[in-house]
Amino acid sequence: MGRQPCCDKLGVKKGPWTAEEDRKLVNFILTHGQCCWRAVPKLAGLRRCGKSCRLRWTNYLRPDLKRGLLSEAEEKLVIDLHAALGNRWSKIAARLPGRTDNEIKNHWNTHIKKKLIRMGIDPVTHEPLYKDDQVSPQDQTVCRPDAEQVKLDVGTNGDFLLPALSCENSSNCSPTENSSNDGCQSLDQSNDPDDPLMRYIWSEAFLDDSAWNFMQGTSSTDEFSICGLSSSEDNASWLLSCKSFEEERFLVDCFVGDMDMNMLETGGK
DNA sequence: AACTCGTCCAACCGCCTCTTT
DNA sequence: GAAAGAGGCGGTTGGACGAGT
Repeated sequence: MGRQPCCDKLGVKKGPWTAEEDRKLVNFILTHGQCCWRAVPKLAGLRRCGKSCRLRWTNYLRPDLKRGLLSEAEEKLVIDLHAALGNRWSKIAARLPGRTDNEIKNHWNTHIKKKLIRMGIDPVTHEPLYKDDQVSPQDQTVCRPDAEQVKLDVGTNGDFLLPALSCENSSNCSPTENSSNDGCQSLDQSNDPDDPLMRYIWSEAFLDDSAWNFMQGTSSTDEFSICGLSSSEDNASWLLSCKSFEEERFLVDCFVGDMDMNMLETGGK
């Protein structure tokens, strides 16, 4: 059975995105905000499916994304959250600022899963694989997933409310401390300046004037367009106007910096 | 140098959920 | 309440790349 395709498949381009396509998408979203994804390809002049545009933006082009491997603190949080939530990657990603569900899912499948198996832990149930549970002391220091470690509160919308990963927590992870693991890089990896594509995409030459004004914070009208807000709204109201935790996190990352996300949960709504 | 194999991750597919009419 | 459509989600794939032989 299945649903109708989200777009006309005829003439729709697939495969890797080019720098030119990225430029069009970034310019469009920064100047018009995230509106109807179905309409984005047409309005932005892209021969792509709307879903493809959304995926490209959320997983790669968003300005608040971190790059590189997950830190040990992030990895531990992913394991704890997975023990509590299972394969609900978007819920897990919502608790890791700058990380996408796709990225976490990939990291789980390529790194964490194997690490847990090496530790003698079933990555699905988070129970010991073997009754004897022979785990080396070295491995035990990494993380012992335990669903009871994570206290769950249920929000008004039925979602779990879990503690957000704080910056201080993450900064405890130094390269030397993690030399025995799969690698732990500096946390401050947003839009890695060494990535030629990202450098190009976010360069002044790449973005058109209005988009660049947005990034420079000099535009009085465009700053809040990503959430469809007017610039006259004060900080409190634009936070409250956000439709989702994702939007809140995005705005905070962009404009506020290290604001404690827990405040948003307890006081924002 | 050439080939094979394994790993990584961006992107796609199809189903689910939510919203609108 | 039902139907339709759009966005969101999780599973999977396939190409790029590096390591090993």
